Amino acid sequence: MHKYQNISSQVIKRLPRYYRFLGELLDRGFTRISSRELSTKMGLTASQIRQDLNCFGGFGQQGYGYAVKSLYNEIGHILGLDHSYSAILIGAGNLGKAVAVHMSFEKRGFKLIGIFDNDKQKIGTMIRDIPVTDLDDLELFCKENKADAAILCIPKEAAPEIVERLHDLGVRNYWNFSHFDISMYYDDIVVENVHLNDSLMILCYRISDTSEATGEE
Amino acid sequence: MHKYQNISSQVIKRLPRYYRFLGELLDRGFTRISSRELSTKMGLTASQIRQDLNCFGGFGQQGYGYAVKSLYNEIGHILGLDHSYSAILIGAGNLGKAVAVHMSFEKRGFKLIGIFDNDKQKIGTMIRDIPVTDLDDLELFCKENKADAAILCIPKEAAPEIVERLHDLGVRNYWNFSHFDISMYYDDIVVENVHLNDSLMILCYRISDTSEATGEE
DNA sequence: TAGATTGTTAATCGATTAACAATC
DNA sequence: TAGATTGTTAATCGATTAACAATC
Repeated sequence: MHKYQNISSQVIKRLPRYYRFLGELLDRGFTRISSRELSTKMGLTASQIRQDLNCFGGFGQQGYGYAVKSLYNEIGHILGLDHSYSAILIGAGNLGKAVAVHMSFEKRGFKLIGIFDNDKQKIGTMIRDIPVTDLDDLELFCKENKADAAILCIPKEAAPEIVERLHDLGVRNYWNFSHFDISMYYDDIVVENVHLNDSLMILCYRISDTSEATGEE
Repeated sequence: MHKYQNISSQVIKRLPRYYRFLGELLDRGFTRISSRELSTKMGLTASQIRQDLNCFGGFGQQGYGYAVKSLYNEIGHILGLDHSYSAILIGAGNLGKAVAVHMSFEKRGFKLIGIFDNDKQKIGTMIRDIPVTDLDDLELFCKENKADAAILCIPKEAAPEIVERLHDLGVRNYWNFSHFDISMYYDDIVVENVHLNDSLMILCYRISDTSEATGEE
């Protein structure tokens, strides 16, 4: 649908946050907002907001600012949330289950169509309204149902083999919760990583770094 | 303990990944590695690796490279993983439970000491070896047990009040899975966000952006 | 010693901020 | 029209890359 050229990944990472803030403004009944007001609410510069938005088009109006509702919709459209990419979840452990139950896939451009695990005990149980299927039947399933994306909630050790199978099946987009560095092995894929361990370690660093100020040297 | 000045957040974000790769090399029996070799393995430039490490000290040796084990330990130390910060989890829903069960807190500088929820059904149940406690008893608990950090797995709407209570109790460090922007309201705290919705939307953008190449304009 | 590779300074590149003319 | 605020160009700032002298 769209196709914006050379948008830096820093801009892209800010888009969901704009979307979130605008959604909140919308809920609170705002109809217009200037880049200046938004910048103070979000802790950014007005300049950055205008630069960011102008990567995708001129959504504002001089002397007025931005119409909250239409800007919200525009950003949703830029993000591609009006898609309905089919996604399969691999790994129905604690994390996989939480992701399946917790996320509103439909609001984010996805539809969860299958859940796989190799634990015989789990196979056949339901998560939301989706049965957990034997991982052995992955190929079978993917021949009947095209999977646009795979969500990987699997241990690092299991990842290489599973990703190879998925790649062979034509899956090119991954939401990766495992600590396997997929993108190092394939160059024709899109990967968005969620590295919880990394995130926790960064918190640890920041705590260690600030607690000094208040004490022991 | 440490206290490195003016380390850019981009460098900090790369540290856990260095740590991960070095750990893997260690497992595979490597004893030394040059910035050059590491750079090809990680998809970075050798220059960047050397620059990054030299923010914290000179861990290498000219003509030799880096000793894998000692560099691994150094980075662990820089990250502060040898700490044992006490953490409490707020919210024992799907996500909170998964985080509690899934993470190896001890390896990341933390120790989970309490889990709280306001759902009467959950109170008293055990997650790992920790009982779910009534959120009403948060103040009581925190007076007897110092909480260095809080993990927020709560709905956005519940967040403002809970964070206020935590802040009153002296909790200054947050691992935030909620979509409430804590850092906008307090300036004496450390927040590490995990925004799963944002991450999923970024994946959606990237898919939308690449799938054009292969089709519909 | 010769070869390799670091630590570090200098050059380049990209992203953020500032400024202002265009225009609603 | 006057005031406000955008879109966009120019200036600044910071991060990455290149280069090379120091040194193991």
